[in-house]
Amino acid sequence: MSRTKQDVVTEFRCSEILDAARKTFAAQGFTSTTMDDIAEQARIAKGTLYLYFPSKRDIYLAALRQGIRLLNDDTNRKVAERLGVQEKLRTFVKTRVEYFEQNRDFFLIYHSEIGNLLTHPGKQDGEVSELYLQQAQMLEGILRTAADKGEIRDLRPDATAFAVCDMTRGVIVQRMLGWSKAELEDDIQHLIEVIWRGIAA
Amino acid sequence: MSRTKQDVVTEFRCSEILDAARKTFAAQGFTSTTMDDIAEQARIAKGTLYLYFPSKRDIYLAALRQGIRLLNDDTNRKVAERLGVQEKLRTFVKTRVEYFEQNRDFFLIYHSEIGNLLTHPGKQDGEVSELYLQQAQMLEGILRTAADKGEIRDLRPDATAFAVCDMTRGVIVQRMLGWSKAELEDDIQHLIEVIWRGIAA
DNA sequence: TAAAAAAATGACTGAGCAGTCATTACTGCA
DNA sequence: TGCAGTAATGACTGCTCAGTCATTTTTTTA
Repeated sequence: MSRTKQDVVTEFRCSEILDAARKTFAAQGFTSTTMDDIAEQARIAKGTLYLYFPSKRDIYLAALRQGIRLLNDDTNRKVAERLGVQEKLRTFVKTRVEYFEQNRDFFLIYHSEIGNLLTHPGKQDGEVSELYLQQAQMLEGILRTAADKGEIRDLRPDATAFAVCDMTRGVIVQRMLGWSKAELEDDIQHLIEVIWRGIAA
Repeated sequence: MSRTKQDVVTEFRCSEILDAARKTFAAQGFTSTTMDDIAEQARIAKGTLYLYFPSKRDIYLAALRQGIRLLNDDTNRKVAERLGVQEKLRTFVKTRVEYFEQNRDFFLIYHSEIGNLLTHPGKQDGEVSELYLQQAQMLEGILRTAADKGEIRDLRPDATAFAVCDMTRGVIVQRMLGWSKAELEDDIQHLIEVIWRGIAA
């Protein structure tokens, strides 16, 4: 029983720390963020961080994994609710763009971690690339089913799935940099318009 | 006259330093790269670096700008040689994917700098985002002309240009991470296939 | 060829920071 | 209330590294 309470407290602390970490890493990047910064943001002492996480890098990766998992769950759930392929596609894009607009700070970590994957291929936490691929593969499954049913053309569902993910990420970046002056709905509409005509049977 | 020789030597040294810097930054990232690392790679002493560049960040930005300029010039030249819109598009994508496959190290810097733009909007070197936008705008011009002539549909050339850039970058990332098992030509072909059907009149 | 000027060097310094651990503050139980 | 065990603290340490500058090497000039 006290075991349970213990766990609850620990979980709460961890989650507080990860929230603080995400904000701080996003604002300053991995290296410029100090453990003191995270501690201050979380309103605890630096030493306390080390009671819950063994190192700075571990906090970083934990924050990243948490964010990706939340996003993936959210996406899966919302896409599953839709019926047609096109509607699933639109929901996929919309959910992700909205999630990142709501969690700007998380997107920055997400983006910079791709750079790390590129820089040190193989050397990295495998779970992160795993999570990263999951969504593309989910989309790939949808496209493959649709292609089998003849609803869309049969052209490399894997590559098409990646293309959708890339354009989605592109929309987010353009919006964050203020390069897109259009409404969010218009950006999404344009993306779907292009991709749908591109792949429709 | 000696002024000219002076300049030649200086230019040579700078270029040697930037080459070394690009390799080192790409292999280790901005923060993990030390001035000693760059100096060693360039086979000069650390102090010498400071005779040509005022700071580490300046070396980094100079290396980045140099790389983008080379890429943009290359792209512009090759695209201008082609006639049809579709051929121009294909050449755009191909040139860029090939350039980055040849200059992997540069792509890593390029990618990570986008993260910086996102993290510190406005605070950054304006020339970098300028150069960054230039290519999308070049493409936008091509698309706009084609749309005016009725060769393609008229749907937001700006957004379409970005979409092509994003998919292109996506192809590069997938290939670098080993996620794409296809031949380079097939990846490019698929991209063009989708986008062309997506936008053709 | 020798003196002067310019270029290159690398040991050194001061600041910053990840991670430690002796001390202090809490919590719950008798 | 007092005591034992647990959680939290933050001053401290050892190390890394950007940037400096007195010294050495190379080049130019007379």
